Amino acid sequence: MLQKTYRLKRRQDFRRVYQRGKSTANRAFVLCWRPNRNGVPRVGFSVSKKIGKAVERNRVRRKLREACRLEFGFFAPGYDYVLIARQGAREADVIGLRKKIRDALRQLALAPRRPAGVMAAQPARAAEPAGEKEQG
RNA sequence: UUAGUAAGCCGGAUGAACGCGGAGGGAUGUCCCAAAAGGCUCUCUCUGAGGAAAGUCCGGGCUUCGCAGGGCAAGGGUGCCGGCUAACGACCGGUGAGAGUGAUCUCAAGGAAAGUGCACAGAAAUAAACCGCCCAAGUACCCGCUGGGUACCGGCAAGGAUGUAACGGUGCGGUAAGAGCGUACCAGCGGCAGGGUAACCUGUCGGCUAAGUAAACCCCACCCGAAGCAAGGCUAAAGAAAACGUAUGAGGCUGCCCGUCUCGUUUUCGGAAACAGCCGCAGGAGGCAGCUGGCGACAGUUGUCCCAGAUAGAUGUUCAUCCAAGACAGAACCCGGCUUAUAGACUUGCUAAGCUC
RNA sequence: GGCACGUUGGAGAAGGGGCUUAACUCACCAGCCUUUCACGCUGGCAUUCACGGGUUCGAAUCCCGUACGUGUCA
Repeated sequence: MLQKTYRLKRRQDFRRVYQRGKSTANRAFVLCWRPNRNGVPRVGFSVSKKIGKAVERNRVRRKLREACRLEFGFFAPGYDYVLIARQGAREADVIGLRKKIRDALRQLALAPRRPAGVMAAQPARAAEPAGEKEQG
């Protein structure tokens, strides 16, 4: 379900997330996040030339996107996310990436400085059908 | 059979589920006051990376520089001959040189008698005497006087030493000593004859000589305007004031001359903007198959096919089966080459050695 | 995606066929000087010029290829 509506595209949007957003990191990627005004989650991917040549970068980006597609129910609406790939993403498989994305999103949800309005959005997302599929 | 060599060809396969880009169609869906168009959503069908898509090393199409002009100069490139091609530095066929037993492979392979440069060493680097060899001829002197010796004037370029390179090499003759001085072979140069479109090859005669380096400058022949799809075009938008210069001026066309075109430059204020959409953009020097011509590169012709077109940039995930267990690697305007990376699989021709008939 | 350029001790750099044993500055190390530190002086820094071929008598330098890096263009 990762259609163009839910993708982050403009350079300006990326910069806003980098400069004013919060972040968490693991071996495979850095996840940045910041509220937006659209009311839907949007995700962008950044895979630099440090990761490898064109074929390797494409593979990493596809794995990240596939993992996000399958875990899309965990992304809070009204937020922009940027996933920056790191060296560890080359060896990671999609199952591992899904787990890491879930962990990272959970960590962001428990961040102490989160505004109260976003806490309210969290249970509403759990009712989404995609989220239930993950339970099974 | 083993080893090798050359050319060509393939680059995991099949099925299922969930997803993504593009094209076309559909919907009683939705955005909009309504309709159309368009967007979004759902759905159906078709389709979706490479032999190198890579490096950007050459060539061309295309676009802009107003049109794309002339001469001279500079700069860059190519360099045996003949073809092929839209073009090329690619490719094909030959010549020469080199490597290999051979099939075969490699070569930027024009000109060094147009001129310049070439460290160190060495006597000397288009130039001749340092060491050395010789006293046959000439002059003078001496002696034991048909002769011998010494000196001078000379002769020589064989040997030594240096060097990448020393004025053809080796053998024999010849000579006072020597020398292409003569001769045999080899190498080089020139003439003539024959063959070949040509590079060149073969034969013969001649006199006997002329280092190497041009991926050093250079000379000769031929070629080249520059930039690049982030080219460029369209859609929307706003200019105003002041100062300077006013045609013997400024700017554009790489330099100069001719030719030709345009009218400017700076500052301040303000607007717009660093954000968009569409076209360019995929039917092409196209692919495949057959036939004809050619040794071949290739050309002609007939039939047939339409085969990615994104713009934060589409091929992934899960499962099953098979085998040799999957290498290098991802289109971004498009073609022709070259170069580099590459697990392996297959086909055909040829060569060498061994064995069998 | 295109275009232009670079690579020389630890760092910055000169040298563009032979005179170079590859200059110079800084850093670092050792010694001298000083009661000590700094300054100064002397010597060193195990490199062969990113890598692989070629041209040449001779290559860091010229030519070809490869690798890595930098700048720039809407």
